[in-house]
Amino acid sequence: MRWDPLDEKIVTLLVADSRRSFAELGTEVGLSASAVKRRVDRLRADGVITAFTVRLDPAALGWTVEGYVELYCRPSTPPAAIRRACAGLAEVVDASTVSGDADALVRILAADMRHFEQVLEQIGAEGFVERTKSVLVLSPLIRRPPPTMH
Amino acid sequence: MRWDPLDEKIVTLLVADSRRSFAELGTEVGLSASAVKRRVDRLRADGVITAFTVRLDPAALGWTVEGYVELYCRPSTPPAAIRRACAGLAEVVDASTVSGDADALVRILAADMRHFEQVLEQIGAEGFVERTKSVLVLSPLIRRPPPTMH
DNA sequence: ACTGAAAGTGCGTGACC
DNA sequence: GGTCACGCACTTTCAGT
Repeated sequence: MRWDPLDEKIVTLLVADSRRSFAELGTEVGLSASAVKRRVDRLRADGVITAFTVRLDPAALGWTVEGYVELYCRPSTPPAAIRRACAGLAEVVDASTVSGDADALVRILAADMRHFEQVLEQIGAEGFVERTKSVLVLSPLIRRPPPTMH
Repeated sequence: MRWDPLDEKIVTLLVADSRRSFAELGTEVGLSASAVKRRVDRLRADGVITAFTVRLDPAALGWTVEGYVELYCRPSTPPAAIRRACAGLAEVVDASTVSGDADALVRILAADMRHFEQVLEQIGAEGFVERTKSVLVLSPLIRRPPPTMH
């Protein structure tokens, strides 16, 4: 997979604003519009850029409460079971199996505290969940995409 | 702020692919191209859509190790200090102050385990950090944008 | 192999109904 | 919200280095 400073610049610019025209990107990195398009097509084909999308503001959508839930599961619970359970809850925006005491760490968005509690109860009601431990996000400090430089 | 089922459909479609044309979005939701554009402009002005961007694959960029670090800070450490420290580390992709025993929870991407350890040392070297506790992500199960329905 | 240039199609954009 | 018209962007093809 190729990756040179021009790719890095282009990706950085696209992360900031994916609607800039190829011509505009070209003048910023010193290439023609078609050369930029070819690189973007290659970056998509290589899987570096997985999608063109929009970033949403959870608060503007009414999600005011955010929290992390540690899942302690019954012995030999398969990750697929955890994934299935989380996929069924729209409030789960992030879930991973983790090392350490807990088996999985789940990030949740809820409309309010009562809603958060309800989601917590739904997770706890899953057969494979022995107990949960949750922390609430007080204030988000940083939220950014993966860095592009090595 | 207005929010009807058509807005929800449009936002959902844009999250999946923000390069669909307004005309194409229009045929899917039953509106004309300009009507869709007006709604998208309004959603941006209202702060629901915060940016048009690209989603990157950390693994394709060489970030193979992911982990969470709990920060235990000295008494009365201001959140701004935590933010400044995290902002200086490119490997920090997410940071929030949290309730519970720890003061902050930080998500980190690293090239490999040795790199992860180095980042951990840099965080620990901050004056306000008393100790850290970290967990490694074994396998990501779910990663999705905030839900659009209420 | 990768770049730049040109051409035709389709799209974004704004004014008007 | 729909329709229309203008200008620009995207996309492909072709040729140069």
